[in-house]
Amino acid sequence: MTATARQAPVSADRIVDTALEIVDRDGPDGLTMRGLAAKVGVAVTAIYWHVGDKDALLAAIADRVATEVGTVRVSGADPLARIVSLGRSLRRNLLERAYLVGVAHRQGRTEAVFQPARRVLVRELTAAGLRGADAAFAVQSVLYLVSGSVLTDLQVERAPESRDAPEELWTAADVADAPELLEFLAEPIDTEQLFIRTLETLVTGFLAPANQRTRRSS
Amino acid sequence: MTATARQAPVSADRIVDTALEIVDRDGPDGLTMRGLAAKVGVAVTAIYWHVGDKDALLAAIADRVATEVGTVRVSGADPLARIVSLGRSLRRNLLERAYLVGVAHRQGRTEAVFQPARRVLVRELTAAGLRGADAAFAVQSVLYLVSGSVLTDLQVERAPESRDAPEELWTAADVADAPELLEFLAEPIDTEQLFIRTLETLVTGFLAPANQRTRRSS
DNA sequence: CGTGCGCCTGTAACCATGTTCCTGTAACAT
DNA sequence: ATGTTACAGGAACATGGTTACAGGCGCACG
Repeated sequence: MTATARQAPVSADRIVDTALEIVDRDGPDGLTMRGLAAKVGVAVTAIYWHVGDKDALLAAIADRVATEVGTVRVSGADPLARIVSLGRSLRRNLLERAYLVGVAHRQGRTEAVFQPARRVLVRELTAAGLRGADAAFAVQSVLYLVSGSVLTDLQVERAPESRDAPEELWTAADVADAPELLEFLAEPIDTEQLFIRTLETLVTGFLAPANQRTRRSS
Repeated sequence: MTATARQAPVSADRIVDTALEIVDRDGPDGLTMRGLAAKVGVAVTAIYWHVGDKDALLAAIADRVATEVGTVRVSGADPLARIVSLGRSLRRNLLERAYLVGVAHRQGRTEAVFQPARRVLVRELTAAGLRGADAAFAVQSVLYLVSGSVLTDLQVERAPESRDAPEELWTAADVADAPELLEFLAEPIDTEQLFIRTLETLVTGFLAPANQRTRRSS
């Protein structure tokens, strides 16, 4: 109950704060116990005392990330616009804190990161009229899309000059039926636009009455 | 030009083969230079001589993965069925070799892994009548979905008992408008079915004439 | 036949990093 | 004073990537 106010001994919070900073800036590999201790200004053992081993530290980071990154903003009038804005918001959050999200993922806390957005998404979808299994499916589908786009775009972003030159990826034989496609495939894509359009298509499909209560098996 | 046939000195291929095995079974963290050397039956330095440092080893693994995992099978009569079967095939490949795909991803070779499937996908989409930017968008959208579903499902699979019990994830307040949703959200989802349905919805949307040549900006 | 060279392997080390053992210290209760 | 608790630090250990160095083995060349 007594606040640790003796002579400003490190707190677990301050350690995790600093760890957050390091990971956010230098990536997960930049986080070492010694480096962290040095930056906090204490001995390595202090970290073990306050937080625990590295796994506990990463778990603490994941907890923070889950609560901070998951919150989304929603705007717009019609259901489609609202859901798209939700997706964009979540996507932006994830992209901005990519390193930290990666840590949370490796800690098996991806669910927790997505949960706040999932809550909001459920509300929006039910407000749009979806019910039961349809709604449950739609929720997960949208999150599939968000995580997939984040994953893919980060990859592209981190490998600025992809080891494989785009010109060599596609040959005329690949687009025999539609030669003009070559130009579209070769040029870099506006990933934000691509994400929005995909999400619109998907949500439109889920909101269409024809698609509700329909299940096809392949 | 002389084949290294002296007394079966290790070959780079055999080293990479063994590394593949280890990663596939024990995950990336299970792959240590010493452990690999021991399993091959050779000194650590032989690996450095034949393959290079660990990064080169991982790159070699990524190369293998790209050519082995990317190949997909397509079946079905109508375009929708064919594209869905393509997606399922790719998804299954990725899920089966999850560790290795993860390595390829960290090596920045995700593009290469997806490229073979992307080729096939382009052909299917053009055969279905999509052209130009529409086709380029659709290709990437489908791959978004595949990677997102793989990523999410692996997470669920590896954390059998999610740290957060599903009962506590959802409360009645979350589904005020549709109480019966609680049951659907709480129970585990058939991810394969979910993936198929999402893909069907998405592709149907892209193939619908109304959606072609239309771009909305939010 | 010997000898040197190029290809390949092994031993032993170096270094960074996670982790722990043990000791020290200061406040506080008794 | 004494013991207890809450911390902090130094030194060490284990593991894993990496390399310097010392060869061995086959073969061309003398």
